[in-house]
Amino acid sequence: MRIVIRSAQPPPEALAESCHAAGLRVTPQRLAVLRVLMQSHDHPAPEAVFQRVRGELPSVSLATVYKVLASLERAGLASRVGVPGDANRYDANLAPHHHLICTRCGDVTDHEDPHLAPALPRQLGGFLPSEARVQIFGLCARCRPRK
Amino acid sequence: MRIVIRSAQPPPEALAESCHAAGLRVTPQRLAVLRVLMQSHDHPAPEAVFQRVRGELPSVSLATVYKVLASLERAGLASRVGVPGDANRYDANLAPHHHLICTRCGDVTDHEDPHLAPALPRQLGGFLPSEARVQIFGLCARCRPRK
DNA sequence: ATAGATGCAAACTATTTGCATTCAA
DNA sequence: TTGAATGCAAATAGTTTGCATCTAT
Repeated sequence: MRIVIRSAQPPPEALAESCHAAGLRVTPQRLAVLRVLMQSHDHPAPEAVFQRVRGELPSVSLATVYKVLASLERAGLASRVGVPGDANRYDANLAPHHHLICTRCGDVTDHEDPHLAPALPRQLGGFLPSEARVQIFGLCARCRPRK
Repeated sequence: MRIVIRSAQPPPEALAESCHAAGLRVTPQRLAVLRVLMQSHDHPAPEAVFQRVRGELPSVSLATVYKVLASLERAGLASRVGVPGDANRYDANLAPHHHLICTRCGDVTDHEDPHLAPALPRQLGGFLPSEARVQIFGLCARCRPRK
């Protein structure tokens, strides 16, 4: 069992390079959103990303954050987590991983475990699988009954 | 590989019994929503449930559908599927199963495969797991490139 | 009889869109 | 220079809530 650790300070050139390679223009807003996403380990919703980006770029608008998140997702630089009953949350952890979802407080934590990843057949009935993600529901350390 | 087949016409008394056992009052609206859910294999969003229930109970309101869905979920008679970028969808398939999610049309299909279910350890770090669901992303039969 | 359920409208929250302006390439 | 990106405001979806009425128990 391993928890994914993301670098605390991704080098700015690397972020710019990622955008560039994906055919996206390198704008301060895009870089800021990407940086916030990579530094956040809590799968923030668009509103939370907005608040954090605001810290370093006070003029940014919420609409732009939405548009940037969509562009990053399209480019494969971020992914969306569908948490039942919650707003969309974003994730810049591109390594295949799973999610521990606390059913009490809604907290989502990354979890990387090669043994959990199910081996996908080339085809499932008529369905052409490309990726599998496991959602593990339960109680996080803070919410579980104390021993 | 097996696809879950739900009974086409669940006996009305069984539905009433389920509600009763869960401590929920047996109302026409609740029964209708439950019946629609059990007959639907496409994980309908609240709006879609509303449209279908309307067919047999023209006076229902959307708000009631929302409330009924919430009560069924609380009672464990239905579950929510978190599809990234989509509204909440509901599912009355209580057997442990996984979801095939088409990344093109958004279609969600149940998929039951004992081999996919990951064995959960009693504890994952500080996290107390209770259930795992696998989301398999890919292209459904209608959307995949024709051979 | 009475707490829980319903229906309506209004309130909220989340997300998208149109459009004029700005800016990276 | 020019199309992509931004910011604003307005529009649209999705969901929840308050409250009076109704109804299953």
